[in-house]
Amino acid sequence: MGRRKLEIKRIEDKSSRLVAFSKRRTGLIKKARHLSVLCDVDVAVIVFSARGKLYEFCSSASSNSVAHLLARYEKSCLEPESGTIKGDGQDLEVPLQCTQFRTCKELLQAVDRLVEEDNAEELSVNDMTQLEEELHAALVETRSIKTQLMMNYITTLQEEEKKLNKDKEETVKQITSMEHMFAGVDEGGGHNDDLANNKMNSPQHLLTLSLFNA
Amino acid sequence: MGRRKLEIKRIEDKSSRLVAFSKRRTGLIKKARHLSVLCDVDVAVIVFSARGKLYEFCSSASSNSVAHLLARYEKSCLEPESGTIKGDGQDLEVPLQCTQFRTCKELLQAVDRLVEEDNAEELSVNDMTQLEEELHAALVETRSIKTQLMMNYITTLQEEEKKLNKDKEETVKQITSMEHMFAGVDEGGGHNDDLANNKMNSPQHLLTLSLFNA
DNA sequence: AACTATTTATAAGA
DNA sequence: TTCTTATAAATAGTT
Repeated sequence: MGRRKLEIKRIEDKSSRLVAFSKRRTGLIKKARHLSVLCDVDVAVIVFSARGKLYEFCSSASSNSVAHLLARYEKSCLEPESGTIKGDGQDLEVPLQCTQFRTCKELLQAVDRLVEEDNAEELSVNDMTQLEEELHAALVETRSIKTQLMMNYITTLQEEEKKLNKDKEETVKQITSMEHMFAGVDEGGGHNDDLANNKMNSPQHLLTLSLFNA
Repeated sequence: MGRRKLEIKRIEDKSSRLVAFSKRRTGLIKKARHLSVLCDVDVAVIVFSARGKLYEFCSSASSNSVAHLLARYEKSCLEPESGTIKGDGQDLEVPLQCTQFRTCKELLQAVDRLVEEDNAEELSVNDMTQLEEELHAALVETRSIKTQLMMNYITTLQEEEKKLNKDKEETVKQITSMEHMFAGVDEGGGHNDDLANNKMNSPQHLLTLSLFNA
């Protein structure tokens, strides 16, 4: 919307780029404000200039409002239940896990048969398109499960680490306590039952937990 | 920019408000994309509909890009100084790791432009095939980097766990030894230097290691 | 979901 | 820089 149509790609002339940045940033924030007021919704805009300067807009007026909206954003990301839509509004559907393993296997077998029997002439492009889509869905699900497994494993390891560190702390305390008793042994040793029983609580350690055989 | 001038205040008619929300939200995100492309800057837009549905845009193409920009935003809030970077910040801005991301970003932007400008007639099947291949390559690389990052993190955690378990074993030995000395203390205690010095080798523990900020 | 009359945003020029 | 102006782009109301 200027004297001539502008291709949407990086403006190479530095001066023009800076002018455009100033104008368009202002315009963007103005539009964000209009959207929030007209439609009564919450909007945040964050812009970092090439030099790292921050420009922001947030519809709610409270002091730390962007942070608030961000907290809400993160919450929204953690709850896959809420209808999250990305970009221009294409919904991503997350299928129920594992429901389709059987389907995947059958798909692969179907493909095997097709390839093997060399009867490609009998297949339409539409057939293949559908098969392609199904395979893609299977791939997406497989990838998602893989990621989930890795995340679970990481969580387990983190918990294990926490547990071990706690054990360690406890043990250091015991050693200190023991050294103290050792030093003052002639006072008479009524307390060592406590130490002997408490030696170490040994949970099953999970070094053997296998990421790859599950 | 419609049939009549619109006052900037909440649209009371629900149907009109919803239509305006859809149109203006799309427009806002489009403008955000144009700003980021034309001026080569980072932009994020977050919108929550009245019903709490999330719509987002982020200029960077990486998976958790809004979160990244938010991290940067929070950092920026903590350091009010960071308005200017010495030299031509533009080149300093891009860390080494992001070299591929840049390529991905450009790819995505190219696709956006193609889709947006509705000039599909001018494109050959070969053009689209090539674009498809490039996008696939970008996807494969992204996936590979993601997996690599997760694997690195897992390895770190495993090593950490091994170290902690070793520490623990050592400590159990020490306790046993100490108990032994404690029991037979009248034999004379020439060995406790060794114990005192060896108490625990404390490496930096990595519970704070973050998978997601890298 | 399309259309179109208008308003709004803005690229280039002064 | 800031203002102006011709033109592109967005969109309110309509169909």
